[in-house]
Amino acid sequence: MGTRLTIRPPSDFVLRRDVCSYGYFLLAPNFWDPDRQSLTRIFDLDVGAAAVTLTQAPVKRGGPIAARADRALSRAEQGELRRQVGRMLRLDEDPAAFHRVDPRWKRSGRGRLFRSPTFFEDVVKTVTSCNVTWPGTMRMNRRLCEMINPAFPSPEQLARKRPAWLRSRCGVGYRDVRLVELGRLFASGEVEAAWFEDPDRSDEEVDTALRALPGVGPYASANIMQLLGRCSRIAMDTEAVRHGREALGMTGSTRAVERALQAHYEPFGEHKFRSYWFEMWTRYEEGRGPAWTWEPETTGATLTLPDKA
DNA sequence: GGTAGACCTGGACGC
DNA sequence: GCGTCCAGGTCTACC
Repeated sequence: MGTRLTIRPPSDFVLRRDVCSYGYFLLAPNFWDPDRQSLTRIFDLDVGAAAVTLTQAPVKRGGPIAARADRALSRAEQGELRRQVGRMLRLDEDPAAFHRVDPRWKRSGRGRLFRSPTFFEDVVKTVTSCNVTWPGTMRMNRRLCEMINPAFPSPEQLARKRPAWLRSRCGVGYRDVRLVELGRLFASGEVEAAWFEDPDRSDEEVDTALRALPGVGPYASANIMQLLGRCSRIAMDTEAVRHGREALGMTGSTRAVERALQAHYEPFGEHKFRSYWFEMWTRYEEGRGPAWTWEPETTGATLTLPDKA
C-alpha cells in the first residue's frame, strides 16, 4: 500500500499550467500524462526510489495537490518528497511581482517555470540541451535514466562512470567528459548547490561560478540562472534569435538580433527571462495546442522544430 | 576581445 | 543502403 500525501499549494497554483510551462516537463524521468493530467516521476528518497504521481482535481487555482507514491514512505521521506516537489513546482514563488512588471500574464496566471527536484539535475539537463536538437536532449535524458538511475543519475553515479561508457550507452557524445566532471565536482563538494541557491549572492557572482563549470557557457549559465529563480538574463540560443526574427520582426546578423533582444526585454528588469519565455511558449502552444495536451513522444518532441508543428 | 574550427549525434536529402 | 550536409552551444587556439 503506497502513501498518499496532500500538498497545499499557493492559492494561484494550477498543476497543468505550472508543470507544462518549461520543456523539462518532457524530459525523463518526468512523465506528463495528457489524458490523466498528471505528472509521474521516480524520486530518490532516504530509503530508496519511489514512483510518485501528482494530480490536482478538480483543476482549479490553489486546489490541493494529491501525491500518490507506489510504496509506503517514512515520515522523513514524506518531508523529503514535499521538499523536492516544492522545488520542481516552485511552490514558494509568488508570480505577483512578475505580473506587476508584465501584466500580459496576469489573467492566465503564468509565472512559474517548471524545474527539477535538484540543482544538479537542472545543470545536467541544461548541458544535455546544448548543441543538440530537442529530440536529442530527450534521448540523452531518457538513456541516462534507463542506463544509470531511473530517478536520474546522482553526482556520485555520474562521477563513477567512464566517459566512453557514458558516450556509448547514453549517446551524450563529446559531453561525456564534461558530465563525469560535473558529477565529480558535485560529489566531492567542490560545487555546492546551497552556494548557488543563496539569494544573497549577486547575479554576477552566480554567473561567473556557473561559467566555470564544464559544459556551461553563456547560454547554459543564463538558463541555469532562471532555473535558480534569477530571471534577469535571456538565455541566448538559436530559439531566442528565431523568436526575435519571427515574432518580433528583428533583422540583421545574429549578433544584431541578440543585441536587439537584450534591449527589447530590458524594461522587464528582473523578470526578462519570464517575459521572453512566455511569449515564446505561447507561440509554441498556438501551433500545437495547450502544452498540457502534448503527448511527450510526438507533439512534445517537436519543440524547436516549428516547421514540423 | 573577437573569431575560426573542432567537437558528436541523428535527421534530411540525394543518389 | 550509403554518403553528405546540417543544426545545435562550448571550448580552445590564435590573432
